[in-house]
Amino acid sequence: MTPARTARPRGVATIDSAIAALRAGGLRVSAARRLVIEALFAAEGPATVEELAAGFDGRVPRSDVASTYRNLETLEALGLVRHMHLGHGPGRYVPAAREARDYLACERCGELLAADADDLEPVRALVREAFGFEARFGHFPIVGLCPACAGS
Amino acid sequence: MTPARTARPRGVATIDSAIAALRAGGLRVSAARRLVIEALFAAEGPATVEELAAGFDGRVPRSDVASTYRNLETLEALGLVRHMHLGHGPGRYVPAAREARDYLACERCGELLAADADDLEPVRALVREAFGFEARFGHFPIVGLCPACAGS
DNA sequence: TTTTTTGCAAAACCTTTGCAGTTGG
DNA sequence: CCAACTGCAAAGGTTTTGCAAAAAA
Repeated sequence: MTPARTARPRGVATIDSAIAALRAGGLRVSAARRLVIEALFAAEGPATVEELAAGFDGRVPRSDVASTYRNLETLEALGLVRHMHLGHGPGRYVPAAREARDYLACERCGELLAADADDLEPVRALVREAFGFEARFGHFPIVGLCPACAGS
Repeated sequence: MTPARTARPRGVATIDSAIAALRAGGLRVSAARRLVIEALFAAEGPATVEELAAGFDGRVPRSDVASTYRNLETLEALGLVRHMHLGHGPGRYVPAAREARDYLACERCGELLAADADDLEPVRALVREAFGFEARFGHFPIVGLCPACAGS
């Protein structure tokens, strides 16, 4: 019963495994938590709470903002979710396993450029050598101008 | 009438020159603006509006938060001030000419490491080559772990 | 049944806005 | 005098918190 090989072998990045992790942590699998997890996986990229809530529409029951924040926090503590701050505005959440990438956020047009952690390692190495500082781009990304905006 | 040579030749980074710039811009030199400018120059590093307001204490008149935000915005439009977001919490303001440096902010202990723009150029160059992205660390700094926190 | 989790409402926090009154030039 | 600026109060946007009711195990 080994898992089938998938096109994108991204580890435990499935809804079912997230639910299993909840149970393994002694936490309850409530309707609101399913909703949050499903919305997170349905989203195309880092999603705000408002965007996640939009995915709850028409479903019964629907989850409250406060509960959504609480659940995202719970899921984050389990390592299933992470959040980031891409400039101003609300925080954005992603399934941790599916989105092991860091971001470069354009402060002019809002464009998001995803980068594999490996591709950013040289940058971290340079900062480490120059300042003894261990840069982390997971929570606060690199901000600047995307190729298009930098050109003009 | 060339300006006297000073110990730290940081350009026009003085209270008087900021006031002159206001007048040159056709703007008024109000008591509230003096207060904000003086508090900004008196602060040791990037200061929040709350910290600036603390510097108003005991002085008459004292300036309102709303006016302080408005004045910081005005001063920023003139290029006299800039602000940044060092992690969560309120924005932080500095006199632009005195603080032409960028920051590396520790997300564990809050330590702020200042870096001359020149020292960060190799980092920007690397990001530019790898992603075609023009990184700017003035508004959203590099976040991670300071040397002390990275060690433990 | 028991403990966790929810929904709602209210508050907290940072920042912006509207407006009538004040002030700088 | 008059436009620019101020203080106050209220609102806006995001996130947190308190609490009684509901639901998972």
